[in-house]
Amino acid sequence: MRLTRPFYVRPTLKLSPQLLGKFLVTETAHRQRVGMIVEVEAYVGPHDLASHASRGRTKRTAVMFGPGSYWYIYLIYGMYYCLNIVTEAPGYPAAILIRAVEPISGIPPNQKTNGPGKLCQAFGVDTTLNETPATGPRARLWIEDRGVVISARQIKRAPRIGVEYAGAYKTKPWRFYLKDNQFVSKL
DNA sequence: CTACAGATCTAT
DNA sequence: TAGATCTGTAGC
Repeated sequence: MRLTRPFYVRPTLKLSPQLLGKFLVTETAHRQRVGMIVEVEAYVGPHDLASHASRGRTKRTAVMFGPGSYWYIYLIYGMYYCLNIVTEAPGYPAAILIRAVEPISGIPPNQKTNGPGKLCQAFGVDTTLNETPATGPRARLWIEDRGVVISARQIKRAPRIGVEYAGAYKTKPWRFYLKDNQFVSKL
């Protein structure tokens, strides 16, 4: 079943590990693409120096200040997209970056999904989906619970990737991934 | 208006 | 370890 809005309107660090083992799904006229989420990173609150929202509310970050269950998608380094699901209640900026999925169906065998830029390529994600809802019948990209149970000892925590500039926040263990999963972006 | 850094990835 | 490539944001 598709995750609904109440799932996303909750504390981000509690929600993040619960995304592991859930399924990212997109549907176009041609096909449905499915991948199991195996790695995420949390970007939490107005003081997190690694988060775009720490520079305040701008046109770009406005969606992070809104209610959970919307997509935040941006172009990075001129070439790659990053896919985030917004979390928490309105007024508190937070989102979870989906860093890697395990291919399940509809993804060409040569398409890698072990990294935020690569999984967006594999799912055809770009900024046309930015600020669109991840819930409801109109969603073109959403997350499903398919009954996979992840135990606490299968989940590993580590500092986030590529946020060396974030001062005290660079070492926060806000990256969550499945232990020993070969599709995690870095081990 | 201009400058520049960046939640990446690939090849060297 | 550097280069590709472009947009949001800040600074003047």
